[in-house]
Amino acid sequence: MVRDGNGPGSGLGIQLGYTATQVMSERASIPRATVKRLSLYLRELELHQSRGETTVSSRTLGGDLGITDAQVRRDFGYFGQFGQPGIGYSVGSLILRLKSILKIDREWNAAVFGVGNIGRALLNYPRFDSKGFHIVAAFDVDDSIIGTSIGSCEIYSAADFEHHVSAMGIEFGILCVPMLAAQEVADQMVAAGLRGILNFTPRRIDVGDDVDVVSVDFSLALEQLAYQVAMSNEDG
Amino acid sequence: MVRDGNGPGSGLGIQLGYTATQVMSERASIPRATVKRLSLYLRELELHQSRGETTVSSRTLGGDLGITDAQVRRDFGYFGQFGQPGIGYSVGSLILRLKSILKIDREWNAAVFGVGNIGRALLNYPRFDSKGFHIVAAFDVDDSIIGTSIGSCEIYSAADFEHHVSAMGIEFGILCVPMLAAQEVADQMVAAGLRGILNFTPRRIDVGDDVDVVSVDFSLALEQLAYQVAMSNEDG
DNA sequence: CTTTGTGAAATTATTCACAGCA
DNA sequence: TGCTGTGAATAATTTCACAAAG
Repeated sequence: MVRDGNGPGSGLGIQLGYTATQVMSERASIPRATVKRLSLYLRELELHQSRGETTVSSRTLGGDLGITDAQVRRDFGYFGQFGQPGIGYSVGSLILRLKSILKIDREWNAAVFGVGNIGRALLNYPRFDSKGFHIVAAFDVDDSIIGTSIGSCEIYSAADFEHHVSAMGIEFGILCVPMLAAQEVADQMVAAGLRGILNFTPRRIDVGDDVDVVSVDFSLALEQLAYQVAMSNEDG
Repeated sequence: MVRDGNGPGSGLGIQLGYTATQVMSERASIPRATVKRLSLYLRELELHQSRGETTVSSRTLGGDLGITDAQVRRDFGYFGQFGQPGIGYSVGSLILRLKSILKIDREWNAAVFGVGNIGRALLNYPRFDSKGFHIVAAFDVDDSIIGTSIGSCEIYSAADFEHHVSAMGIEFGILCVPMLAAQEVADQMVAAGLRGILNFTPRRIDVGDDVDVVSVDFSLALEQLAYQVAMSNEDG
């Protein structure tokens, strides 16, 4: 982002310990690696909360996740001071803070695009709703299922999903169409004004800068597992 | 051994007071960050191959994935020299090499544990088979589905899966049981001698050092998406 | 005692930049 | 020209280690 150009006449004060490139925003942003862990912390903290525990230490939380206590403290340090020395962190307030950071202290409306095996499974996945992600509609091209419902969710024709997206305030699309239709449907989703796409197809999809994509590829996960297993064989 | 693709070598806290001598391992191992990209390269290369292209440059491949060409070359550099200056990389031989590295130049047998919505969807997921991951059995506790088949895959009673695991040479387990049963079933999977677990439950599972786990958590993915979308809102 | 918060160090990952080859 | 392969530089991330606080 900020590139230390070192132009011809820049004449940076090299003798100083500080680099001269602190022109950007002052609120330090949270490192990507940390953000990926925040969801894991949250999931674990809710487990502690369900067991009635009110405080937790960085060592405990780190042990749960297989990371060091220092890592946990460093991560939390990016967004303030919460812990009490000698005690640990308050489970309840940490949960609230994490939800606020992750922007899940609100509700999000989502829709499933493509009601095949995976789409159907996700429509029946109760965890989304309890996490504040409400699947309020599903879309497909198959006339034989259009008009039917899965749970409390009606399946609409893909032809007119643009109307439903705005009418229902749908912000996320969950892409479960066949691989070959992925890009085409993604284009339509973008055109309809969706802000984020959760992509379950094994295809990278191209979207503009206004839309975010997170992909879940089952085969990729299995490949990583195969590699890990094979490596453990060699090492141990 | 490695857990969840998170954190460093997740093992016990080996605390060396001093790192006086730096004993380097003979064969340099491939960085974790690189391994995670290898699957992506492979997926993209197969796309190029299906279009009849025989060579591809690091710039093209990087552009596909949104990373720099230098990154691509550095990644490939970890396991030899393949490219031809002025030309690029041979798509075919690069695919073969990546499959060999990822240990998917062979077949793996897997079984689904828990035939609910997600388990059923995965049993019908054709991509696993074409990638060399063969789901050869499914297990459940529901008497009403035991004995039936999904596709070419029979559903057996969870009670005697240990026998089937060894008889069928099953190495991977795909864990799709309800959250509360996750750890218990995982324990049984480990006891049955499985080498790897693909965990679709929203619970961290504890396994010994002999078993690897890769987790897929749909809610976690949505949370990451929510964060990204909200951040894009602020920044731009 | 335990635990947090954080500079400093260490490690890991990415990018730059260019020699050398086709 | 277009491209790879790779040292060197830079950036990002993790760990160490310890003062301060409950």
